[in-house]
Amino acid sequence: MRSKKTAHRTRGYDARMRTPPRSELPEVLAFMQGLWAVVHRMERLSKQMGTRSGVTGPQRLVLRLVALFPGLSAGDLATMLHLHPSTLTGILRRLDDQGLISRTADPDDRRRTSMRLTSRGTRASTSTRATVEGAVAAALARTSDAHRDITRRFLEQLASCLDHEVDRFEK
Amino acid sequence: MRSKKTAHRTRGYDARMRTPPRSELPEVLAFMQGLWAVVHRMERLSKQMGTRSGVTGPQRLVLRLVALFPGLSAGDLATMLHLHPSTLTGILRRLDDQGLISRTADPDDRRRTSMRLTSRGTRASTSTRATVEGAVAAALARTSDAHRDITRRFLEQLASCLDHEVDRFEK
DNA sequence: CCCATGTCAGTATCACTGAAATAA
DNA sequence: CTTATTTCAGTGGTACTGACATGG
Repeated sequence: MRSKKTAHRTRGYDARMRTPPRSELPEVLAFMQGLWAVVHRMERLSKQMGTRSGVTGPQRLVLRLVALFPGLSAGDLATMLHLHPSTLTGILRRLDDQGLISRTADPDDRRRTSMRLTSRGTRASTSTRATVEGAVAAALARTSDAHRDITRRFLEQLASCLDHEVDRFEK
Repeated sequence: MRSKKTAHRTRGYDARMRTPPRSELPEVLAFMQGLWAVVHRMERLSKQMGTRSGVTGPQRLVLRLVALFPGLSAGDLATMLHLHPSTLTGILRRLDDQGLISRTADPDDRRRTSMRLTSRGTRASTSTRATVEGAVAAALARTSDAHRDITRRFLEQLASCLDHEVDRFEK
């Protein structure tokens, strides 16, 4: 019988029990594994935030943006976050259900919905307990400005390449 | 009436129509936006891969790993990908339904399920049309080795910070 | 009439919790 | 009996397509 260090029990399962054999992987695949590792952890933390405080990662990002730019419309948010408007509908509905935002029709253009934070929403957006933002801030704090800029440029480059790959086949 | 460059029509909607006001955002938030941009584009490309070829991003990553390490078990994959075993169950079932992998009980330990690619699975794992891997390779090709290493180290740092943030509240 | 905005219905994958079945 | 491996049932959020009501 092959031995394992830790068990999988429903409570107490820890996916980080073993180091993957990264050195044996091809260059690109090793990098992708690092990328997916970040993606999965962001989703995991987002889910945990949701069960703890009722606000997930994307939801909190919307709160932060509305806090910075009061009166933002659903379309503005969709543009900023590169999301389809119908995706925002669900996110905004969940925030509205919790009483964190108020949606009012824009008087200048009554098709638009203008978002504002309620007092509860303001509290939720300023709380930094167990947030993705907190983890990013911690990681940035341990990184030099030069390295941070290099990373940011690479992420932009990667986003652009992903866009290009999508475009090549979407027509 | 405020004018917009492009319309939102069901077909032809393009989320990239406007540049978000990144320069006005606080440092950490701007970085997060870049991070979520990558995450979201990976998911978008993954979904497009699914509708085009029937294989999503995570599914294809599993195929690639099984191609490199034949006979991997579900638990091995869960460990490598930092996923809960029950998450793998769904991914493996979809790959099995499509006839891309075969699952057989490990003779040494019949609790384990040993994964192997079928011939169709091999073809799917070597195809590079519109994949996340292709986009990552393209981005890496335009980056110096030094910058690539800096980015990789930052991603590791970030993954570690995300883990730490999760741990702080999971007990 | 045409276009823009936002929502709704329907669908799919992912990722978890908690429980169960099977095997070591 | 205890532990390990995997699957299953159920839940929820994200994100899409396509259609629609409403307003400019």
